[in-house]
Amino acid sequence: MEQQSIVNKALEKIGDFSASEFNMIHAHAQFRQLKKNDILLKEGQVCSAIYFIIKGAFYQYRMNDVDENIIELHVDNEWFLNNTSFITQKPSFDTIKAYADSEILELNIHSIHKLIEISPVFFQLGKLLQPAAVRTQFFDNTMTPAEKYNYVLEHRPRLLQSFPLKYIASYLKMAPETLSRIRGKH
Amino acid sequence: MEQQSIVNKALEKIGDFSASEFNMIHAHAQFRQLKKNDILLKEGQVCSAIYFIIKGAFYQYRMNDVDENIIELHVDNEWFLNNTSFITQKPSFDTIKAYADSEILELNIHSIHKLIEISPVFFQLGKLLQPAAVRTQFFDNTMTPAEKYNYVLEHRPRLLQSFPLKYIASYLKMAPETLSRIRGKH
DNA sequence: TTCATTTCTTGATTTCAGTCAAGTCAGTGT
DNA sequence: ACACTGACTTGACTGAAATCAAGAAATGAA
Repeated sequence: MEQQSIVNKALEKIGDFSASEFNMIHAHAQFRQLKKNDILLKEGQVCSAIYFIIKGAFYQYRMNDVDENIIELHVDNEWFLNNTSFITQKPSFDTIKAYADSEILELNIHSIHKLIEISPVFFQLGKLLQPAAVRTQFFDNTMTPAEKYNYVLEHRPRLLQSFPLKYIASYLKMAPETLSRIRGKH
Repeated sequence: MEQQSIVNKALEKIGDFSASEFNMIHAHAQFRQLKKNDILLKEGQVCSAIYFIIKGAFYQYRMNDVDENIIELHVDNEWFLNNTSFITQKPSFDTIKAYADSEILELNIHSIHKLIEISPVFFQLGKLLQPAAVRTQFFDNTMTPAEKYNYVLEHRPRLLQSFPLKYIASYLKMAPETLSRIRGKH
Protein backbone atom coordinates (compact mmCIF):
# COMPACT_ATOMS: atom_id res chain seq x y z
CA MET A 1 0.00 0.00 0.00
CA GLU A 2 1.08 3.53 -0.83
CA GLN A 3 0.46 5.06 2.59
CA GLN A 4 2.20 2.28 4.44
CA SER A 5 5.42 2.70 2.50
CA ILE A 6 5.47 6.43 3.26
CA VAL A 7 5.00 5.71 6.93
CA ASN A 8 7.56 2.90 6.94
CA LYS A 9 10.11 5.20 5.39
CA ALA A 10 9.52 7.66 8.22
CA LEU A 11 9.68 4.85 10.77
CA GLU A 12 12.99 3.61 9.41
CA LYS A 13 14.54 6.91 10.38
CA ILE A 14 13.68 6.42 14.03
CA GLY A 15 14.36 2.72 14.53
CA ASP A 16 15.22 -0.69 13.24
CA PHE A 17 11.99 -2.62 12.63
CA SER A 18 11.36 -5.89 10.79
CA ALA A 19 8.60 -6.30 8.20
CA SER A 20 6.36 -8.02 10.73
CA GLU A 21 7.02 -5.22 13.21
CA PHE A 22 5.98 -2.65 10.61
CA ASN A 23 2.79 -4.62 10.15
CA MET A 24 2.10 -4.62 13.88
CA ILE A 25 2.46 -0.85 13.95
CA HIS A 26 0.06 -0.44 11.03
CA ALA A 27 -2.40 -2.86 12.62
CA HIS A 28 -2.61 -0.53 15.60
CA ALA A 29 -2.70 2.72 13.62
CA GLN A 30 -5.89 4.54 12.68
CA PHE A 31 -6.29 6.40 9.39
CA ARG A 32 -8.12 9.72 9.69
CA GLN A 33 -9.15 12.56 7.39
CA LEU A 34 -9.63 16.13 8.57
CA LYS A 35 -10.87 19.26 6.85
CA LYS A 36 -9.19 22.65 7.12
CA ASN A 37 -9.82 24.14 10.58
CA ASP A 38 -10.96 20.84 12.06
CA ILE A 39 -9.71 20.47 15.61
CA LEU A 40 -7.65 17.38 16.35
CA LEU A 41 -7.06 18.12 20.03
CA LYS A 42 -8.82 20.77 22.06
CA GLU A 43 -7.28 22.66 24.96
CA GLY A 44 -8.17 20.77 28.13
CA GLN A 45 -8.16 17.34 26.47
CA VAL A 46 -5.35 14.86 27.09
CA CYS A 47 -3.15 14.10 24.11
CA SER A 48 -3.34 10.31 24.08
CA ALA A 49 -1.87 9.66 20.64
CA ILE A 50 0.96 10.47 18.28
CA TYR A 51 0.20 11.42 14.68
CA PHE A 52 1.84 11.11 11.30
CA ILE A 53 0.86 13.58 8.57
CA ILE A 54 0.42 11.82 5.24
CA LYS A 55 -0.96 14.94 3.59
CA GLY A 56 -1.77 18.43 4.85
CA ALA A 57 -0.51 20.60 7.71
CA PHE A 58 -1.31 21.28 11.36
CA TYR A 59 -0.57 23.92 13.95
CA GLN A 60 -0.76 24.06 17.70
CA TYR A 61 -1.74 27.27 19.44
CA ARG A 62 -2.48 28.54 22.90
CA MET A 63 -5.07 31.21 23.62
CA ASN A 64 -3.61 34.28 25.30
CA ASP A 65 -6.47 36.67 26.22
CA VAL A 66 -7.39 37.61 22.67
CA ASP A 67 -5.01 36.10 20.16
CA GLU A 68 -3.71 32.69 19.15
CA ASN A 69 -0.14 32.10 20.18
CA ILE A 70 1.45 29.54 17.89
CA ILE A 71 3.42 26.83 19.68
CA GLU A 72 4.20 24.33 16.93
CA LEU A 73 3.87 23.97 13.17
CA HIS A 74 3.77 20.61 11.39
CA VAL A 75 3.88 19.69 7.71
CA ASP A 76 3.39 16.41 5.87
CA ASN A 77 5.74 13.47 6.39
CA GLU A 78 6.29 14.50 10.03
CA TRP A 79 5.27 12.84 13.27
CA PHE A 80 3.81 15.13 15.91
CA LEU A 81 1.98 15.25 19.22
CA ASN A 82 1.41 17.64 22.07
CA ASN A 83 4.57 16.72 23.86
CA THR A 84 3.77 18.00 27.34
CA SER A 85 0.27 16.59 27.50
CA PHE A 86 1.34 13.25 26.09
CA ILE A 87 4.24 12.77 28.47
CA THR A 88 2.31 13.87 31.54
CA GLN A 89 -1.06 12.51 30.37
CA LYS A 90 -2.63 15.67 31.69
CA PRO A 91 -4.87 18.20 29.89
CA SER A 92 -3.23 20.08 27.07
CA PHE A 93 -2.75 23.84 27.25
CA ASP A 94 -2.76 23.94 23.47
CA THR A 95 -5.21 23.25 20.67
CA ILE A 96 -4.17 21.31 17.56
CA LYS A 97 -5.92 22.42 14.38
CA ALA A 98 -5.71 21.36 10.73
CA TYR A 99 -4.31 24.20 8.65
CA ALA A 100 -5.39 22.44 5.44
CA ASP A 101 -7.42 19.40 4.43
CA SER A 102 -5.32 16.56 5.81
CA GLU A 103 -4.83 12.83 6.05
CA ILE A 104 -3.14 11.43 9.13
CA LEU A 105 -2.28 8.23 10.89
CA GLU A 106 -3.00 7.99 14.61
CA LEU A 107 -1.16 5.73 17.04
CA ASN A 108 -2.60 5.97 20.52
CA ILE A 109 -0.77 5.51 23.79
CA HIS A 110 -2.53 2.22 24.57
CA SER A 111 -1.39 0.78 21.27
CA ILE A 112 2.15 1.92 21.96
CA HIS A 113 2.07 0.31 25.39
CA LYS A 114 0.69 -2.91 23.92
CA LEU A 115 3.41 -2.94 21.30
CA ILE A 116 6.10 -2.45 23.92
CA GLU A 117 4.63 -5.32 25.92
CA ILE A 118 4.95 -7.49 22.83
CA SER A 119 8.55 -6.44 22.28
CA PRO A 120 11.03 -3.90 23.67
CA VAL A 121 11.87 -3.17 20.03
CA PHE A 122 8.96 -0.76 20.07
CA PHE A 123 10.65 1.33 22.69
CA GLN A 124 12.19 3.02 19.73
CA LEU A 125 8.84 4.70 19.13
CA GLY A 126 9.77 6.84 22.11
CA LYS A 127 12.18 8.59 19.78
CA LEU A 128 9.21 10.27 18.19
CA LEU A 129 9.27 12.55 21.21
CA GLN A 130 12.75 13.62 20.16
CA PRO A 131 12.06 16.52 17.75
CA ALA A 132 10.08 18.44 20.33
CA ALA A 133 12.76 17.87 22.96
CA VAL A 134 15.51 19.03 20.67
CA ARG A 135 13.58 22.04 19.48
CA THR A 136 13.06 23.47 22.94
CA GLN A 137 16.82 23.88 23.28
CA PHE A 138 16.83 26.52 20.64
CA PHE A 139 13.82 28.59 21.49
CA ASP A 140 14.96 29.78 24.84
CA ASN A 141 15.68 33.50 24.75
CA THR A 142 19.31 33.10 23.83
CA MET A 143 18.63 33.45 20.10
CA THR A 144 18.11 36.74 18.32
CA PRO A 145 15.22 37.03 15.83
CA ALA A 146 17.63 36.69 12.91
CA GLU A 147 19.19 33.56 14.40
CA LYS A 148 15.76 32.01 14.89
CA TYR A 149 14.85 32.70 11.27
CA ASN A 150 18.10 31.21 10.03
CA TYR A 151 17.56 28.16 12.19
CA VAL A 152 14.15 27.52 10.68
CA LEU A 153 15.47 28.26 7.20
CA GLU A 154 18.12 25.61 7.67
CA HIS A 155 16.28 22.97 9.67
CA ARG A 156 12.62 23.30 8.72
CA PRO A 157 12.52 25.23 5.44
CA ARG A 158 9.20 23.72 4.40
CA LEU A 159 7.46 25.64 7.17
CA LEU A 160 8.28 28.86 5.37
CA GLN A 161 6.49 27.63 2.26
CA SER A 162 3.55 26.07 4.08
CA PHE A 163 2.39 28.78 6.48
CA PRO A 164 1.78 32.53 6.18
CA LEU A 165 4.34 34.91 7.64
CA LYS A 166 2.29 35.84 10.67
CA TYR A 167 2.01 32.20 11.79
CA ILE A 168 5.77 31.78 11.54
CA ALA A 169 6.36 35.06 13.34
CA SER A 170 4.10 33.92 16.17
CA TYR A 171 5.86 30.55 16.27
CA LEU A 172 9.22 32.30 16.51
CA LYS A 173 7.88 34.74 19.09
CA MET A 174 8.55 37.93 17.18
CA ALA A 175 6.43 40.65 15.58
CA PRO A 176 5.42 39.96 11.96
CA GLU A 177 7.10 43.24 11.01
CA THR A 178 10.37 42.01 12.45
CA LEU A 179 10.23 38.78 10.48
CA SER A 180 9.35 40.69 7.33
CA ARG A 181 12.39 42.93 7.77
CA ILE A 182 14.72 40.00 8.41
CA ARG A 183 13.46 38.22 5.34
CA GLY A 184 13.90 41.40 3.32
CA LYS A 185 17.66 41.23 3.87
CA HIS A 186 17.70 37.71 2.37
CA MET B 1 15.59 2.86 56.02
CA GLU B 2 15.52 6.65 56.14
CA GLN B 3 16.54 7.32 52.55
CA GLN B 4 14.12 4.80 51.12
CA SER B 5 11.14 6.40 52.79
CA ILE B 6 12.13 9.81 51.38
CA VAL B 7 12.38 8.34 47.91
CA ASN B 8 9.16 6.36 48.28
CA LYS B 9 7.34 9.51 49.28
CA ALA B 10 8.59 11.16 46.11
CA LEU B 11 7.68 8.09 44.05
CA GLU B 12 4.14 8.06 45.45
CA LYS B 13 3.58 11.42 43.85
CA ILE B 14 4.29 10.09 40.39
CA GLY B 15 2.64 6.69 40.48
CA ASP B 16 0.88 3.91 42.30
CA PHE B 17 3.42 1.32 43.39
CA SER B 18 3.15 -1.61 45.80
CA ALA B 19 5.67 -2.31 48.55
CA SER B 20 7.36 -4.98 46.46
CA GLU B 21 7.50 -2.59 43.51
CA PHE B 22 9.19 0.02 45.70
CA ASN B 23 11.72 -2.62 46.65
CA MET B 24 12.39 -3.47 43.01
CA ILE B 25 13.07 0.19 42.27
CA HIS B 26 15.47 0.45 45.21
CA ALA B 27 17.21 -2.78 44.19
CA HIS B 28 18.03 -1.14 40.87
CA ALA B 29 18.99 2.25 42.27
CA GLN B 30 22.55 3.29 43.07
CA PHE B 31 23.39 5.53 46.01
CA ARG B 32 26.06 8.12 45.27
CA GLN B 33 27.78 10.94 47.10
CA LEU B 34 29.25 13.97 45.36
CA LYS B 35 31.29 16.90 46.59
CA LYS B 36 30.61 20.53 45.64
CA ASN B 37 31.66 21.14 42.01
CA ASP B 38 31.85 17.44 41.20
CA ILE B 39 30.59 16.79 37.70
CA LEU B 40 27.75 14.28 37.37
CA LEU B 41 27.42 14.47 33.59
CA LYS B 42 29.87 16.14 31.24
CA GLU B 43 28.94 17.81 27.97
CA GLY B 44 29.28 15.21 25.24
CA GLN B 45 28.31 12.28 27.46
CA VAL B 46 24.92 10.59 27.09
CA CYS B 47 22.57 11.01 30.03
CA SER B 48 21.73 7.39 30.71
CA ALA B 49 20.10 7.77 34.13
CA ILE B 50 17.61 9.73 36.16
CA TYR B 51 18.57 11.07 39.57
CA PHE B 52 16.89 11.82 42.86
CA ILE B 53 18.47 14.37 45.19
CA ILE B 54 18.37 13.19 48.78
CA LYS B 55 20.55 16.07 49.97
CA GLY B 56 22.28 18.95 48.17
CA ALA B 57 21.70 20.80 44.92
CA PHE B 58 22.68 20.59 41.26
CA TYR B 59 22.73 22.81 38.21
CA GLN B 60 22.98 22.22 34.50
CA TYR B 61 24.83 24.67 32.30
CA ARG B 62 25.94 25.05 28.72
CA MET B 63 29.18 26.74 27.73
CA ASN B 64 28.67 29.74 25.48
CA ASP B 65 32.09 31.04 24.35
CA VAL B 66 33.21 32.31 27.74
CA ASP B 67 30.46 31.99 30.31
CA GLU B 68 28.23 29.31 31.80
CA ASN B 69 24.65 29.53 30.65
CA ILE B 70 22.39 27.95 33.26
CA ILE B 71 19.78 25.60 31.85
CA GLU B 72 18.29 23.94 34.92
CA LEU B 73 18.45 24.18 38.71
CA HIS B 74 17.62 21.32 41.03
CA VAL B 75 17.22 21.13 44.81
CA ASP B 76 16.80 18.23 47.20
CA ASN B 77 13.74 15.99 47.06
CA GLU B 78 13.51 16.45 43.28
CA TRP B 79 14.06 14.03 40.41
CA PHE B 80 16.11 15.32 37.52
CA LEU B 81 17.93 14.36 34.34
CA ASN B 82 19.17 15.96 31.17
CA ASN B 83 15.88 15.64 29.38
CA THR B 84 17.02 16.00 25.77
CA SER B 85 19.99 13.70 26.05
CA PHE B 86 18.02 11.08 27.96
CA ILE B 87 15.12 10.98 25.52
CA THR B 88 17.30 10.94 22.43
CA GLN B 89 20.16 8.95 24.01
CA LYS B 90 22.56 11.28 22.26
CA PRO B 91 25.41 13.37 23.73
CA SER B 92 24.32 16.10 26.11
CA PHE B 93 24.90 19.75 25.26
CA ASP B 94 24.92 20.50 28.96
CA THR B 95 27.06 19.69 31.98
CA ILE B 96 25.51 18.72 35.32
CA LYS B 97 27.47 19.86 38.36
CA ALA B 98 26.92 19.58 42.11
CA TYR B 99 26.35 23.03 43.60
CA ALA B 100 26.87 21.63 47.10
CA ASP B 101 27.98 18.39 48.73
CA SER B 102 25.19 16.04 47.74
CA GLU B 103 23.71 12.60 48.14
CA ILE B 104 21.74 11.19 45.25
CA LEU B 105 20.03 8.06 43.97
CA GLU B 106 20.72 7.00 40.41
CA LEU B 107 18.35 4.90 38.30
CA ASN B 108 19.83 4.12 34.90
CA ILE B 109 17.95 3.58 31.69
CA HIS B 110 18.74 -0.14 31.57
CA SER B 111 17.24 -0.59 34.99
CA ILE B 112 14.16 1.31 33.94
CA HIS B 113 13.79 -0.84 30.84
CA LYS B 114 14.24 -4.00 32.91
CA LEU B 115 11.61 -2.83 35.36
CA ILE B 116 9.17 -2.12 32.54
CA GLU B 117 9.80 -5.58 31.14
CA ILE B 118 8.89 -7.00 34.54
CA SER B 119 5.71 -4.92 34.72
CA PRO B 120 4.03 -2.09 32.80
CA VAL B 121 3.42 -0.54 36.21
CA PHE B 122 6.89 0.93 35.91
CA PHE B 123 5.83 2.92 32.89
CA GLN B 124 4.82 5.46 35.44
CA LEU B 125 8.50 6.23 35.91
CA GLY B 126 8.20 7.99 32.57
CA LYS B 127 6.36 10.71 34.45
CA LEU B 128 9.68 11.76 35.89
CA LEU B 129 10.24 13.45 32.57
CA GLN B 130 7.25 15.63 33.37
CA PRO B 131 8.80 18.60 35.20
CA ALA B 132 11.18 19.38 32.36
CA ALA B 133 8.39 19.08 29.80
CA VAL B 134 6.11 21.39 31.76
CA ARG B 135 8.82 23.92 32.35
CA THR B 136 9.64 24.44 28.71
CA GLN B 137 6.12 25.78 28.14
CA PHE B 138 6.86 28.77 30.24
CA PHE B 139 10.32 29.73 29.19
CA ASP B 140 9.54 30.54 25.61
CA ASN B 141 9.90 34.26 25.01
CA THR B 142 6.29 35.05 25.78
CA MET B 143 7.02 35.89 29.41
CA THR B 144 8.42 39.20 30.60
CA PRO B 145 11.24 39.14 33.16
CA ALA B 146 8.79 40.01 35.94
CA GLU B 147 6.45 37.19 34.91
CA LYS B 148 9.32 34.70 34.92
CA TYR B 149 10.33 35.77 38.41
CA ASN B 150 6.77 35.47 39.68
CA TYR B 151 6.48 32.05 38.11
CA VAL B 152 9.56 30.79 39.94
CA LEU B 153 8.45 32.50 43.13
CA GLU B 154 5.16 30.62 42.98
CA HIS B 155 6.25 27.26 41.58
CA ARG B 156 9.82 26.74 42.69
CA PRO B 157 10.42 29.15 45.59
CA ARG B 158 13.19 26.97 47.06
CA LEU B 159 15.42 27.83 44.11
CA LEU B 160 15.48 31.43 45.28
CA GLN B 161 16.82 30.32 48.67
CA SER B 162 19.23 27.74 47.32
CA PHE B 163 21.12 29.53 44.58
CA PRO B 164 22.76 32.96 44.28
CA LEU B 165 20.98 35.65 42.29
CA LYS B 166 23.25 35.43 39.29
CA TYR B 167 22.52 31.72 38.82
CA ILE B 168 18.80 32.38 38.90
CA ALA B 169 19.15 35.31 36.52
CA SER B 170 21.04 33.11 34.08
CA TYR B 171 18.42 30.37 34.45
CA LEU B 172 15.69 32.90 33.70
CA LYS B 173 17.68 34.38 30.83
CA MET B 174 17.91 37.91 32.15
CA ALA B 175 20.68 40.19 33.39
CA PRO B 176 21.43 39.95 37.13
CA GLU B 177 20.69 43.67 37.37
CA THR B 178 17.23 43.13 35.93
CA LEU B 179 16.45 40.40 38.45
CA SER B 180 17.77 42.55 41.25
CA ARG B 181 15.49 45.42 40.23
CA ILE B 182 12.43 43.16 39.96
CA ARG B 183 13.09 41.70 43.36
CA GLY B 184 13.52 45.21 44.75
CA LYS B 185 9.87 45.97 43.98
CA HIS B 186 8.81 42.93 46.10
C1' DT C 1 -14.24 43.63 -13.82
C1' DT C 2 -14.62 46.01 -9.18
C1' DC C 3 -14.62 46.08 -4.39
C1' DA C 4 -13.28 44.16 -0.01
C1' DT C 5 -10.32 41.81 2.90
C1' DT C 6 -6.24 39.95 4.28
C1' DT C 7 -1.19 39.74 3.99
C1' DC C 8 2.90 41.86 3.77
C1' DT C 9 6.10 45.80 3.70
C1' DT C 10 8.12 50.09 5.14
C1' DG C 11 8.86 54.07 8.08
C1' DA C 12 8.67 56.65 12.62
C1' DT C 13 8.50 56.28 17.44
C1' DT C 14 8.62 54.09 21.92
C1' DT C 15 9.86 51.03 25.38
C1' DC C 16 12.04 47.74 28.03
C1' DA C 17 15.83 45.04 29.15
C1' DG C 18 20.93 44.87 28.47
C1' DT C 19 25.21 47.01 29.17
C1' DC C 20 28.40 49.91 31.44
C1' DA C 21 29.88 51.84 35.57
C1' DA C 22 30.25 52.96 40.32
C1' DG C 23 29.40 51.91 44.94
C1' DT C 24 27.79 49.11 49.13
C1' DC C 25 28.05 45.24 51.91
C1' DA C 26 29.46 40.77 53.84
C1' DG C 27 32.83 37.34 54.21
C1' DT C 28 37.80 35.73 54.16
C1' DG C 29 42.50 35.79 54.90
C1' DT C 30 46.71 38.13 56.33
C1' DA D 1 42.61 46.37 61.43
C1' DC D 2 43.38 46.00 56.76
C1' DA D 3 42.95 44.88 52.07
C1' DC D 4 40.81 41.62 48.81
C1' DT D 5 37.11 39.25 46.82
C1' DG D 6 32.55 38.16 45.33
C1' DA D 7 27.47 39.17 45.59
C1' DC D 8 24.25 42.46 45.11
C1' DT D 9 22.28 47.13 44.20
C1' DT D 10 21.54 51.43 41.87
C1' DG D 11 21.89 54.88 38.20
C1' DA D 12 22.73 56.48 33.41
C1' DC D 13 22.88 55.23 28.81
C1' DT D 14 22.07 52.35 24.64
C1' DG D 15 20.06 49.55 21.34
C1' DA D 16 17.06 46.15 19.38
C1' DA D 17 12.61 44.80 18.81
C1' DA D 18 7.66 46.07 19.67
C1' DT D 19 4.29 49.13 18.60
C1' DC D 20 1.95 52.46 15.89
C1' DA D 21 0.71 53.86 11.45
C1' DA D 22 0.17 54.00 6.62
C1' DG D 23 0.26 52.10 2.33
C1' DA D 24 1.23 48.33 -1.29
C1' DA D 25 0.35 43.82 -2.94
C1' DA D 26 -2.10 39.70 -3.10
C1' DT D 27 -6.36 37.05 -2.62
C1' DG D 28 -11.11 36.28 -2.97
C1' DA D 29 -15.94 37.35 -3.66
C1' DA D 30 -19.76 39.38 -6.13
